[in-house]
Amino acid sequence: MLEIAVIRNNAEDIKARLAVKNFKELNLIDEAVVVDEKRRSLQKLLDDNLNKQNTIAKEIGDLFKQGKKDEADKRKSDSATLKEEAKQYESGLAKIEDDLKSILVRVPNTPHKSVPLGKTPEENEVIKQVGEIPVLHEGALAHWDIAKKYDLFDLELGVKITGAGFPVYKGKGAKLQRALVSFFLDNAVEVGYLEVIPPHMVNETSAFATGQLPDKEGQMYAIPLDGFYMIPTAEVPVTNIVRDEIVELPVKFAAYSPCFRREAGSYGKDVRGLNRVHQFEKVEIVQVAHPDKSYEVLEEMAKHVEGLLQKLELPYRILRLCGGDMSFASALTYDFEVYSAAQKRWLEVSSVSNFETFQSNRLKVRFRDENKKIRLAHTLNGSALALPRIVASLLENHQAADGINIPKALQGYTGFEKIS
RNA sequence: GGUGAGGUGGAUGAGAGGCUGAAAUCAGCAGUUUGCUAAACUGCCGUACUGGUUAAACGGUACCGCGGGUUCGAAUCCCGCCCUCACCGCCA
Repeated sequence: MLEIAVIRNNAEDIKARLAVKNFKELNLIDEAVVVDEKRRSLQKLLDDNLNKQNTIAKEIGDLFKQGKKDEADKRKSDSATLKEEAKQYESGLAKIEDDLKSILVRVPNTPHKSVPLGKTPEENEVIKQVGEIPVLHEGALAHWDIAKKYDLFDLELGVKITGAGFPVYKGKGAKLQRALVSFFLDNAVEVGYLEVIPPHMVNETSAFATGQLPDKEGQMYAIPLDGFYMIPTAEVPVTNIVRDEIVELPVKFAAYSPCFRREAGSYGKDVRGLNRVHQFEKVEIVQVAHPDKSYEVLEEMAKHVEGLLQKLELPYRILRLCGGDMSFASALTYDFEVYSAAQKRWLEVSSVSNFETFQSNRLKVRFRDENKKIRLAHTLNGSALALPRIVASLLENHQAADGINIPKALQGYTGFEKIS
């Protein structure tokens, strides 16, 4: 949610920037300003009224002490009139606050100046591409066939137990999952992240706070009996750690969790094998940063992700998302894609974003600045990394005629150098 | 799941209809003093909205788990809910 005070003072600038995101309802900005104006004048009326009531109540107290019952009773009727009036103001104010909020929740975050114009993923800006695209041997396989050949994971078995998109990992396939999670966590801890294991279900308040509710309800698995939701990413529980807190900066969390996503509406080659599944493992990094530092932090996080991909010896590229492809809450997002050699396509494995105060405004994540003033902090997060597509590209890119070669950096975690 | 106790500022904890936005202690901040460390003393020290201002100072309102109610007046009384702790039951 954008801050109303910011909108009030920069309405035109905000509209111009939202246009970069192809946001159509720019009129909402003007509406917000008008409704806020009304809100404040009503607030003033109510406060003045309550002030009078408080004064009268004190007077009545004094009059009683002096034994002047008659005069006290007279003042009581004044109070009754004010009270009626106050009720009107209160209900009016409640409605107007609702109106304002419902406007604000529909306005996306303003994009950073560096965000390129564009509507589709094709218009994302490729910042850099690193690593050789491997030339595979004759008869190289896609990862779903590799999985069958070496019995690494089984999607049909998952269908029997749960449904499509719930893989069962086996043997070295299972060990590889565990190895990657440990590898990612250790790398994060090494550069100062605090490892946390959050709950894998969240309540409604948490889901609202990070913006999964109300509009993305269909993407989460729900447990209605208890009012819980399975987390679609550790971002949800981890970011909620700092909800309503005045924190010491910087805050750096790294969390492993399984992620559960309904992925309604997905189809075709996108969902083949591990390309898109309903349950997967991910290590998420989350930072809460000083507003003056948050873009440095974003670069630092991007570097961290890049380092992981290099250690895994995967060819990757980094994209700066265009306005149209960015998420609602983000001000600037870098996507990381690895090349999957057998599928001959790029797969998104990480998304690193700065939300500026968009999340923290709703979450009320604040810090004390140099002048002891309490201000909203900036929040950032990124995947470091999500496993399935990393596994897909590891299997495909590192395959040889005699098996799959495990990158050096990972061998200490897997305990084996080759899957054969 | 059952029974009991309880939720007050960063922490401990008093308050039991008006003198309470809230004692006291600790922590924190600023200062005074003493060679250093430490101690002592003095002052400050919740959040949100809002008026005011270049910014402040200063002012108003709300908030004592959450939501209602009683009353001229509620942290304090009443009702509902949520949560925490202890014990019992069940259990990896």
